[in-house]
Amino acid sequence: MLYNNYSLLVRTSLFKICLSRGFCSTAHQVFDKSPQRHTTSMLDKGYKPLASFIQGNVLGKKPTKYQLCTALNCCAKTLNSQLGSQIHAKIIHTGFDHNLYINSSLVNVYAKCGLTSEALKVFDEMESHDEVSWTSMICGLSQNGQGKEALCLFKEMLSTLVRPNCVTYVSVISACTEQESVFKCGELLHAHVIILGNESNSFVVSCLIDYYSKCGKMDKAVMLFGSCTTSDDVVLNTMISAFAHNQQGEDALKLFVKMQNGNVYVSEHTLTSILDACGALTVLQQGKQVHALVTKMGSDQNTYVVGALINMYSKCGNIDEACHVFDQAVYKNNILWTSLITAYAQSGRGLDALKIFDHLVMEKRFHPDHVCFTVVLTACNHSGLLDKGISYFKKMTSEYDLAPEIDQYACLIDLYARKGDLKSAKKVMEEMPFDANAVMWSSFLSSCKEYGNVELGREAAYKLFELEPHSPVPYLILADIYAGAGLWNEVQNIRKLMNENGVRKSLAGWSWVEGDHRQ
DNA sequence: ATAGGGTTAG
Repeated sequence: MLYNNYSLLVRTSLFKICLSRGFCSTAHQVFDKSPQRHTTSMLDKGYKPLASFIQGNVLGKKPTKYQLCTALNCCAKTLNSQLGSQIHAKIIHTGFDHNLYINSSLVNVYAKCGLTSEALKVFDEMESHDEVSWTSMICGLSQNGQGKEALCLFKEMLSTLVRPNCVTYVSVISACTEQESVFKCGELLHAHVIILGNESNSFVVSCLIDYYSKCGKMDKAVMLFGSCTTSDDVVLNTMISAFAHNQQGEDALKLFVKMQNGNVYVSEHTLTSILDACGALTVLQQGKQVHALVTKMGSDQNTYVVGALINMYSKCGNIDEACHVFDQAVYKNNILWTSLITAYAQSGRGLDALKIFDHLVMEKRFHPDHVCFTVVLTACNHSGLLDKGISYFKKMTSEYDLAPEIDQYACLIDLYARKGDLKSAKKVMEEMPFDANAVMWSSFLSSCKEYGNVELGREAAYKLFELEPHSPVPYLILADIYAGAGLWNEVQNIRKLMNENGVRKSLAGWSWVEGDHRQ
């Protein structure tokens, strides 16, 4: 551990010296080759002076194209879009705006800062594209939640003479991972990757494992992991995280032990995922051991790790220890406050969770974000505070200027439906800017059954017949609803309809479960 | 002499 501290010190000093002497590019290399937990510290210490260095030396004088490129790269890393556009102006002024390297970097800066329309403007105005500039743009769209657009651009790229490479595939597969509407494209891309012989690239492997695990195809994720021989730490972390999030906590722990014995670098990503697994399994003893490792590695101020610790303790029923970990954290940001609120909500103390939220908001100590609202709305739902939940949802737009995302809409639909206001629930599903998915319709259908609403129940069931053609569940629930209303003829019809559509009533094998597409 | 894109964590 001493070595790590020493190394951090050396790296940071080297980094600072490079900056103060103006060796921008060398500083950059030191930064790039350091482990991530070191770079956080470097960013604090080094990149602020770097911004002024750029302002003084790149913007003021006549910079070379290499300097401009490095400077842009720094802007991308520090998410400094303001400096980025100043450099952009300088690029036009110095006539370097036809340079392929510089334009790719510029696309990257805007995309990293979330300004995809600016990035697209630069991209469209370029005279020619190579695989790097295509990939920068595709990746930018993917990282800004525009998976569909990323896929479209990828298709456009395929129609040119420029061929995608590993990096392109990593970007476009990531795009499929985060948007339900393009889930199905992932497997096709996997086939492309195999044909091109890129299946052993560790970046490609980790993002494919991530993809399969997130769309519910764990068997494929495990198969892919089994067939690769690498001991790359990111690949292992991805697999551990996949196990932890798919009710296979034991497999996650086993892999973690193997990882330690195999001398693979244990990072803060590893700690976070393994703590998730401990929480899911409610194994407090193992969780405490990992906590000891966190302390030993000096990771007890990493936001993600601290959040995972709070989560682990609260899932293991130890809310006091969860609070203690929270109190020990020096920087209390959104993620940590959200973790604490989740901890209370998970421990069946929904009202306390809301109290913390209200208190924080009143003191203006934090600005709640989307994830936080999901937690608050879920807490309301679980504690039966349905009206309160609805009012929190409305506050999202009226007081915090946050446009609700699909997760928060799902909560709102649930709140209305569980209250028995089925009409409002349906109205939200129709009017929200997302397509209602099978999970939403299923929970709506359950509420229809609970409140004996034949008409809306029928509508929801027929929607689900389309969305999940192999599942018998909506048929059975609709039959229940009809039976409850004494409509015995309709119950008979459902039986016929199931036969006609080839849906089997047997639940054996659970082959209809969403995400598992064995037929 | 010097430049550009990628994976895992709430």
